[in-house]
Amino acid sequence: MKQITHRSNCTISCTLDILGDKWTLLVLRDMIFEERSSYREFMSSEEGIASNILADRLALLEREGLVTKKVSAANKSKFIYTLTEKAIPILPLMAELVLFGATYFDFTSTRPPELLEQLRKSKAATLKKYADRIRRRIKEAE
Amino acid sequence: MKQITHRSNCTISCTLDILGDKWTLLVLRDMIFEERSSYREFMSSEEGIASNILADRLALLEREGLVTKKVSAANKSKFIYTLTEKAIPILPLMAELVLFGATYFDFTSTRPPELLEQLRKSKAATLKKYADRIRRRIKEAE
DNA sequence: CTTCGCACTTGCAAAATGCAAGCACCAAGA
DNA sequence: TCTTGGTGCTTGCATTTTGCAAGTGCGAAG
Repeated sequence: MKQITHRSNCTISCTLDILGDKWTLLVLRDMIFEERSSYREFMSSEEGIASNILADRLALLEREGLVTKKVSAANKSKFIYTLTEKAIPILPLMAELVLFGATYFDFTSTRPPELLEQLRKSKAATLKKYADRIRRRIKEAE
Repeated sequence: MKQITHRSNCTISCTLDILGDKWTLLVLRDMIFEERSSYREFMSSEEGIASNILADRLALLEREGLVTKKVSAANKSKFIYTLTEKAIPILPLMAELVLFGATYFDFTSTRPPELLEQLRKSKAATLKKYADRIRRRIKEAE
């Protein structure tokens, strides 16, 4: 896995040192909005991430403490990736990615489809809903 | 300049196709929070962007309509890069990058130093302040 | 008419990404 | 027990992107 080097002590720069690439936030998107949790599920996203890149990014997210990896109770050859409490502050950032993209581009869509409308109607309520869902999954995984 | 290909029609994915790298948002940061406007000024940021990468990213931002490039009135061998109205929706995203980084990392700092405190006190007022500043500069550049 | 500042461009090395194939492990069925 | 299939990767190699240092062109200043 690539070693993270912080180019400066600027808050924005440090954040980009972790999240500033084309794939990491897409994996987090799938975990947050689609409750995906396995390697296979991440691989199946339509953007088509390469398997070695996915392995690299999952390891990075785990090392950063944003995600935990556990053997599935039902199938010992399967791993379950779960978001951590530390990942919850990513939600407002993710929301702004959606809102920016929706104003900047035509013909894009969100998943779930109602996400954009919900964010525009009440950002706080929408963020709370997804935060609650993450916390519920953390408890279920324990 | 690299050609942008949209990997899917997902709003988040499309946004990352433009902004998802380690340098583009740093250039925008310098324009937004430090009112930098020239190649030299962008080069002088402490993260140390390579000159060819900077040229590439400025061309991309210009092509995307987020930035305009004009010859300086005072010096014909100098160019002035100015944010456009289209770039203003990036402000909330930039704010969340700051807020995430500030909770995630210790020992980071913002420029201006009071930015974090202002965002925490009143996000809306802070965003308005910077939006107004961008609009003022657009008018000045005309 | 020369030197300087400014905005790049170029050539080449290094690193990251993309792609296809292969591997190790567990589970389930014959 | 042997095989087949699901799952989560790893590996090797080609391509693309990035990083670095040096060079270029052009208007301004002396």
